[in-house]
Amino acid sequence: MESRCENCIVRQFNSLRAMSKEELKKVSDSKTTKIIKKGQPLFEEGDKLNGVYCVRNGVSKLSKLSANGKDQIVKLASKGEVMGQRSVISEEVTNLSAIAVSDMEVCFIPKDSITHTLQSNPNFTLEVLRHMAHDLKEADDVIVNISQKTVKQRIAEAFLYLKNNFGEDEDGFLALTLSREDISNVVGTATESAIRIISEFKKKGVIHTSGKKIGIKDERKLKELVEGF
Amino acid sequence: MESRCENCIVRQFNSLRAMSKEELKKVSDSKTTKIIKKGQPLFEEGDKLNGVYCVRNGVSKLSKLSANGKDQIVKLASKGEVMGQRSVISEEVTNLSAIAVSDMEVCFIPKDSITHTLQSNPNFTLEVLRHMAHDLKEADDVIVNISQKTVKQRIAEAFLYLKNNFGEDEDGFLALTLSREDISNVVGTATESAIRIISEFKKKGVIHTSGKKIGIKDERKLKELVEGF
DNA sequence: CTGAAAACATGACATTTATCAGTTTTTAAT
DNA sequence: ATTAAAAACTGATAAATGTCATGTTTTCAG
Repeated sequence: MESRCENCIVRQFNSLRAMSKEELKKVSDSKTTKIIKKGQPLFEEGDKLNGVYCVRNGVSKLSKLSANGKDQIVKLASKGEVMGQRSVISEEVTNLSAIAVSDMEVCFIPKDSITHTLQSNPNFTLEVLRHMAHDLKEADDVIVNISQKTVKQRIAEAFLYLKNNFGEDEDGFLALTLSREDISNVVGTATESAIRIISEFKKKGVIHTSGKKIGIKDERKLKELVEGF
Repeated sequence: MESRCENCIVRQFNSLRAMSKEELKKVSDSKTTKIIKKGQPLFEEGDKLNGVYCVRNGVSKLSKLSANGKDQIVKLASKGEVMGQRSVISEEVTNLSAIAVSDMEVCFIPKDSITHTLQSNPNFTLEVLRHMAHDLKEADDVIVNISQKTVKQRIAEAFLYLKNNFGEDEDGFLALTLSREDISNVVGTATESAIRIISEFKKKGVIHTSGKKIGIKDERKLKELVEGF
């Protein structure tokens, strides 16, 4: 198993690429690799994080519990993404839970290896800043979508998002399979409503399903649905 | 009129406090002060920003236009807050419009004075990063609120937010007066729905109004309304 | 393989929210 | 002060979404 950050491809995708050789060596020496089974938590809302998690494989949902007991999924993090940075940077407990939605392999990087570099290597800090700026922009988009689009539009959009970001398997199903409940938590609706709309899409022939797997049959139509037709 | 950043109180509240004397001097020499009348834009979605705006006085709404022609207000920026940083950091056009909701006095700081410091002073970069981490956390909260709370709850919450962040005038009205349309764009609902709920609150005696001004009469009740009673 | 639990699905109905079509009030310019 | 335009407001109605109840299918441990 690949075990040095210096050689890890994942690093290409995240802020760690802005670290110097020596800084990276220190990170690599202090990191630990963990296997997380589907359904298991990496951390939970309110936890004090002593480091960040770098995803090597698999996907995690980042969610926040609302007052009425429903989870809202705020982001799906996959290969190359770093989780928990916000908590480490602001030195607060985390406001999100991270739960694996597929089997995962992640590296845990203790916060000391990070904070020192944050204070001394402006390139690294700037790189982290750029990532966070991107996340913030996406969060703004989510706010607009949730408040201005119908559930039907948001579900159609979610399917396109899943295809674009996680691809399809050999049989034409979305490679990342989410439960109906997770789907409803992504778009911010009741599970029954999500199921109903999925059935409707199936009847219309824009998607096909097999168990909980979903495949896109008519992408053009799906795009129209996002626009509200 | 106070015109040196070095002496500007506003700086206390934002990332500029992490700049060195010399860096700040450069910023101060290159900045320009602008007066923006209520209703006027500072910048619009899609603009390429050549700098950031530091708010000395007044309030601006940061909003994004949705496909169906409605604005969604994502944030209200007031004294001490810096607008446009995300666009400057990621070197993209801005995804938000900034329009004054009260008369404003802002300083425009050309991007060159900022980017150099971002690349060389990690304390400054880290400070900006901390602010952005905070904004991102707030954005997550907004997502959860919009998707899980009713319009009534969100409007009650908005009033409490306005009181806590902008205070009240001598007559007990919220110091920041927003139009009904702006209120509806903050909570993400139709203007008529917002008006209806405001009338309902008035009938119940939790608020009182005078023209477009709104005053909180029963804060405890309002807090209950946020919780869904 | 089997049975219990979890997830999925659907119908009936209630509730929330948006939309449309107007009226009244406020604002601001002359 | 007058008046046109903008904003606030209200009612009626339609559409979207949530909730509850219940049946069916899938999953998975033993």
